[in-house]
Amino acid sequence: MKNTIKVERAKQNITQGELAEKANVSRQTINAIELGKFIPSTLLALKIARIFGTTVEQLFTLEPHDE
Amino acid sequence: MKNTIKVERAKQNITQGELAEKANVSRQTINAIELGKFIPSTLLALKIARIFGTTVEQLFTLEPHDE
DNA sequence: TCTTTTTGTAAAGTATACTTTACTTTTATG
DNA sequence: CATAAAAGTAAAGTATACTTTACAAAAAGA
Repeated sequence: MKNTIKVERAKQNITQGELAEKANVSRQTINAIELGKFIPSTLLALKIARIFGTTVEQLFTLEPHDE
Repeated sequence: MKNTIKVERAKQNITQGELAEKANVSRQTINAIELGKFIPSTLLALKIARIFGTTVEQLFTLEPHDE
């Protein structure tokens, strides 16, 4: 699964730290998600999508091997 | 956070077991999510949304206390 | 270049998602 | 009513999301 968090951050010009604060998680959590080190919970995904004014589907996309 | 999985299952007339099979998780996982016992990963939420032909946002909604 | 900000990384700990097995209760169907 | 199917529940174990602290590397700005 891949995501476009980094791109959305660039659009809104906010740092990982700022996004983390808005989503009430640690900066390392945002960093890890952005780098694909782990997949967030649906709760966090919904929050991030809302912060960016987009949808979970636009932010996170299933890849073939996710089947 | 609440979800409408039970309603979507009713629409499509499939059991928890059938949904579990399609999503490649255990039946208990579907049951627990449906009952709000835990929040699924974004991967699983995306899979379930796709199975139902809907979106994560339509299936899972943040509640006030999720802030 | 010097300094600051941002990002990446790592390790140890905690919380929670998810599995498996198994049993009970409810709902559907003959 | 009897039987079967579906749903609910529970406990023990595993996997992984997330936190905290801390430091290094990279990027940005003066």
